[in-house]
Amino acid sequence: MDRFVSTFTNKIDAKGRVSIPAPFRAVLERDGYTQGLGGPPSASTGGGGIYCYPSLDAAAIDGGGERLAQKIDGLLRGLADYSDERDELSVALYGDVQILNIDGDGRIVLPEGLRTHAGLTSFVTFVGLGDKFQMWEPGAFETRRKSAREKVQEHRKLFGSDGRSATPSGKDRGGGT
Amino acid sequence: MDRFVSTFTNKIDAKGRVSIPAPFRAVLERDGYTQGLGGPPSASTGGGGIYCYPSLDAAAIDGGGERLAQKIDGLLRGLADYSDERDELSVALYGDVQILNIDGDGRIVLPEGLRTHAGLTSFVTFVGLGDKFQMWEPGAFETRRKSAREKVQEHRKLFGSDGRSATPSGKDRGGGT
DNA sequence: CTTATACCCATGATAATCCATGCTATCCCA
DNA sequence: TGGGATAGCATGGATTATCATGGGTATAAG
Repeated sequence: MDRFVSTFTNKIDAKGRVSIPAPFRAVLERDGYTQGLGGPPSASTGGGGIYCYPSLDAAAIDGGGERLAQKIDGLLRGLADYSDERDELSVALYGDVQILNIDGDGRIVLPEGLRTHAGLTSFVTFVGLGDKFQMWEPGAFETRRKSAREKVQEHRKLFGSDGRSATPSGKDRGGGT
Repeated sequence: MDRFVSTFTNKIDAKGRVSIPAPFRAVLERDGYTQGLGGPPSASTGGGGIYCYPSLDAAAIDGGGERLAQKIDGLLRGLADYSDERDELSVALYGDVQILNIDGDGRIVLPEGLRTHAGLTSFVTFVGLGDKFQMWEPGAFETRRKSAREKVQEHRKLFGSDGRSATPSGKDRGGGT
C-alpha cells in the first residue's frame, strides 16, 4: 500500500503540534522520507520533510511527500506554454509551500498561515486522497464529505463500473474515525 | 475459484472482531493478500489489508482486496491532477476507505463508523458479489434478499421459465439478529 | 535575556498478537 | 456402513506492542 487512504482526526496540543496518523507516516517513509522519526540518518533521497501548502480550491491544507513534489513539478512543466498561467501557479503553489519536518514522535507543527487558511483550531482531520492528503477543520470536512458523496452518486452512472444497485436506504453516515 | 460467492453470517465479539468467512479469505489471498494470516511475507503486490468503505446506496459495507483497490484507482484515473473535481471525488473514494488487516485467526475489527453505517450490532452477514463482498446487518439483508427474489421471479415470468433455480445458494450460520 | 523551536521521556488508551476452546464436517478404518 | 479420530473454523479471553498526547528540558534565534 503506497497511497494515502482513510481519514483520521487528531488533536493540536498547546504548542501547536499534531500527530500525523501512523498509516500516513508509513506512506511517507516509503516515499523516501528519512528526517526525524528516528529513521536511519541516510537522507540520501533528500526526503527532508513533508510538503504542505494551502489548498487552492478549499479551506484545507494539502500535504504529501516526494511524490507530491514531483507531481507539482510535472504539472508546472506541462504549463510551460502558457507562461502567464504558469507563473501564477508557481506563485500559488511554490510560494506558499512549507516544508515541515516530523519530530521523533511523528508530529508536525503547523505554521500560523496554514492554520488560518484552513480555519484550524484544536483538531485536525487528515484525509487521504491517494497521492496526497488534506488537513481540514473537522466540522468543515464533514460538510465537504457530504457534498463529495453526492458528487460520486452522480458520477457513478458515468463510471458505470459498479453495476450493482442494492436496496436504497436513507442512511448515510461516514466511515471515518 | 477467485470470486466472492455465497453468504455467511458471523458474530461480532465484545471487541468488535468478526471472523471473515474462510472461503472469502481464500479469495483474498489469491488476490494478493499477505499481511497477517501467517502467510508468506512476500508482500510484493502490496496486499496490505482489505479495503472497506460504506456502500454508496445501501446500508452495508463494501469490502474487497487489491482488485477492488485498483478499481477505485481506475475511477480516478482520467481526471485532471489537482483539479477541484478530482479532489472532491477522492474524498469520497479514498477518504471513506478503511484498510482493515486480518489477524492471525482470520478476523477483522470493524470501526465504529462503518458499523453504524450498516447498522451492525451483534452479527454480520457476508455476501459475495464477485469482485467484492458486502457486510450487512442480517435482518436488513434478509429484506433485501427477498426483494431480489421477487425481482427474479418477475424476470422468469417475462423470459418464460426455464428449469434453472435462480435463488441464491446461501449458507447461514448463527441466528439472524 | 527572552522567546520560540526542536528533542526527549512518560503515560493512558487503543489496537494487534497470541493462546485456548468448542463445534462441525470429513476422513479413515474396521 | 457405522463409529471414532481428525482437521478446519469460528469464537473467547489474555497479553503485548503501537500510537496519540502531554509535559519537561536543551538549543538556537532575535
